[in-house]
Amino acid sequence: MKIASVIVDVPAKQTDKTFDYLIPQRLENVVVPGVRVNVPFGPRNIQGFVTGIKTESDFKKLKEIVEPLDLTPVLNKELLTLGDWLTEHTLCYKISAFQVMLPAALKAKYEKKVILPDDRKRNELEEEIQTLFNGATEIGWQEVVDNNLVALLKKESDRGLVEVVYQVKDRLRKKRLKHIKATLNRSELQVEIDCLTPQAKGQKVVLEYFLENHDDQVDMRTLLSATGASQATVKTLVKKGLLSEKYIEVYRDPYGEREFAHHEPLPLTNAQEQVITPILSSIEDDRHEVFLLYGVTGSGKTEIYLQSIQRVLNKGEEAIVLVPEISLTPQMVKRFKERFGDLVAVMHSGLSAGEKYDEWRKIQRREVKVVVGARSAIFAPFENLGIIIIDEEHETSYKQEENPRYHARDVAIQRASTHGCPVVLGSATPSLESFARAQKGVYTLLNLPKRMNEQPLPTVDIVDMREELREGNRSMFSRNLFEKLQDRLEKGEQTVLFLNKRGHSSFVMCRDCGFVVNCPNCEITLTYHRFQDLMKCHYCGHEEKVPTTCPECTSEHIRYFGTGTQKVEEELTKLLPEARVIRMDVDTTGRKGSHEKLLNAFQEGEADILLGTQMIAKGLDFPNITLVGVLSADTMLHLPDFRSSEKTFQLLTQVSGRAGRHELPGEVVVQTYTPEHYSIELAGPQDYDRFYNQEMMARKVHKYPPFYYLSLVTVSHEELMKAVSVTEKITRFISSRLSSEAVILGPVASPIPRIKNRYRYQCLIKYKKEPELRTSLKSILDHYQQETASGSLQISMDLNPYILM
DNA sequence: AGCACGCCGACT
DNA sequence: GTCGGCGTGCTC
Repeated sequence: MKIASVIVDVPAKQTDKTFDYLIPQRLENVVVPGVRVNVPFGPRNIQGFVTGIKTESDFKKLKEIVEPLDLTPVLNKELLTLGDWLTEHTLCYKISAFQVMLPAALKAKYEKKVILPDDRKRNELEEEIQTLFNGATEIGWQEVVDNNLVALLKKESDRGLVEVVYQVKDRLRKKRLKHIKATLNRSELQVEIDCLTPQAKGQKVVLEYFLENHDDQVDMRTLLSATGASQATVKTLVKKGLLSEKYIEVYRDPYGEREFAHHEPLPLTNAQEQVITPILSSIEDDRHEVFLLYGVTGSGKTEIYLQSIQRVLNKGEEAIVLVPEISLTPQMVKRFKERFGDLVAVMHSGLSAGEKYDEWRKIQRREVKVVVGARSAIFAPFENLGIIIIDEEHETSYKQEENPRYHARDVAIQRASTHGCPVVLGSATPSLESFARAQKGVYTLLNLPKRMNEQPLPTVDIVDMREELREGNRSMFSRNLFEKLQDRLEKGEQTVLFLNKRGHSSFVMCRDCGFVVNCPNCEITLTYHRFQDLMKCHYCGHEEKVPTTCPECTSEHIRYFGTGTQKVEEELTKLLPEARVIRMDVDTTGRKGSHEKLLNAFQEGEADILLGTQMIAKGLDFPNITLVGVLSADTMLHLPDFRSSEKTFQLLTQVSGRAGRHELPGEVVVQTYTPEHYSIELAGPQDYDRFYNQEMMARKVHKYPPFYYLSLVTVSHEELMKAVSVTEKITRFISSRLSSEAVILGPVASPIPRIKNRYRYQCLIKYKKEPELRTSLKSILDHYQQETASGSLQISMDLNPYILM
């Protein structure tokens, strides 16, 4: 008797263990570790993952597996083990770990229905229930609830007239296209064509098409567009038996309509040769090693990636390339597709659930060898990984900010060590953590200090905006920047203007008393949206109208303030009416593909100025950009986050890298109210080493990473007192279990003290070595299990948090 | 997470 | 005496 151990789809403490099920004889060869199954669980049926097969169980009354949901496992052995690792390292449930490794399309959808097991007994039903069914044999459970008939239905169910059933469904199906084929041979076809009545023109064209392309089967869409016939015409021919139709599984290919010219490897420079040699030897020896590829923008890191991957492919192995979501641009994808063609799968959030699922299936079916994708691509189900590359290693988007709170870099290193293959972390501004590890020799440091074309770095002017104000310039453009803007316009060169992300940009303030409108639920400043003339909360979506008078002092001088991209755009058109501006922010790039369209337009020279947020800081590589302006470098610097200096430095460096990448020299203007800050000062000459030393000193003094590890516990509750008292208890408990070396900060209100009407308190633990910490944190979760399950209390734990707000 | 079971207050 | 409130505990 075969028994399956199953992790069921119930994310809760009590169910975070395997449940045993009998495997029916007929399913013995299908139900293997890694397949999803439909199992009875209590009164309902739910999805589960088979994690192991055994022959005995401690449990007496085992139920049988209802049906498998896969014919081949969706998780291989390595990923099953990786799931355990994830659970352990992020304190998440097993089921969440498995689900995060798979495309969302594979997540189960549950349907609760009521059916009539015996249609003939329909008349015996109570009148109201009969009306509800209204002739149908099944109805959704929700309808019963909506009509307040649950109690009545229960009676009918006890009488055996109706039955409540639970269905487990995949969220999505494979896409299938109708394909048409001729059933007759050529001469027979010809006969049929001749027999057609003269008015059957459409049929004639279709048949002639098959006469020409006889052996092919063709999908409906192509056939219709090739012949100009209608669907009805084809259907008639199928009915006549002259054609046959069948469904063939196809991939939704987001890049399917594009042609990619093949590109050969480029010759490497000496510097590149030196850097790639140790990577290649690690590949050859199947040796796990982590490389930190530290190379300035434009130093040719991508070519290193491409040629390393080529070596991996030559060995018959596979590669994962992680790229931050925002730089996963078509340009980036193109470089990989041009080199490796159809062997590349692309995964990013712009794809629909179906497209993601299809890309994933290409990997699962061994049809591709390289995956280029954002964070979650790290779980690509390859079996012979030969290399993992993480580009822009310092990017915070590699950290998932919801459960399971994993960092793709950690997962990469974990996977690479089981596969015995190298990890390459690439960046022009490495995270302090990684650079420190390289300094210590944990990672191997590879250096590409020069730009490929020996282009000098752009000159950077740092403009003190306080000075501008003192001189009477109240505009958002300094005189320096404005002059340069005009100059570029005259020369027909392009400018990129960079503004920090929205939310910090535009808010409503009373000019008389300084009152700022906050969200009633979240206590953060409401963002003003000019387009709808509304104020919105960034966190909970709360909206309200702009007050006409100040609620504090009744002054009428209350209006929006600060600089959003829209406002900059307005001022630009006022000051430089002849300038053509493209604005890129969340509002203008919301729709799929609009991001690309705007960039293309800019590349084609359809605009002089590209104005945008974060998203334009990366990957832009257009020859005609000779000026980059950063409108306010401070916004990021003053965020309540110990990494804000690092982020500011990285951002400024990154943005400066956009200028003058080709023949024309570049200039950068950075506007700031704190020009003396080292992260701004050193970003100008792109002096990473000095920045690193300065910032390391600060981190050491304040006991932050990389000198200390962090863990963050956040408690939220609708009642302030409850949130505080629980956080206090937790803090006391943790400190009793820590060594004297550790530091615990808190309880304090979270930087955002209230979200969606819940008060948030937190404590932050700084430590060097606390082997017992994870166990302690787990026991806290256990202790509050009941209260968290009911939803009144929320406790989130982040081992190694990236956002401390 | 659901869902059943079970033990206390306000109704026919 | 019963309906129904939601606290408690189980699901292979």
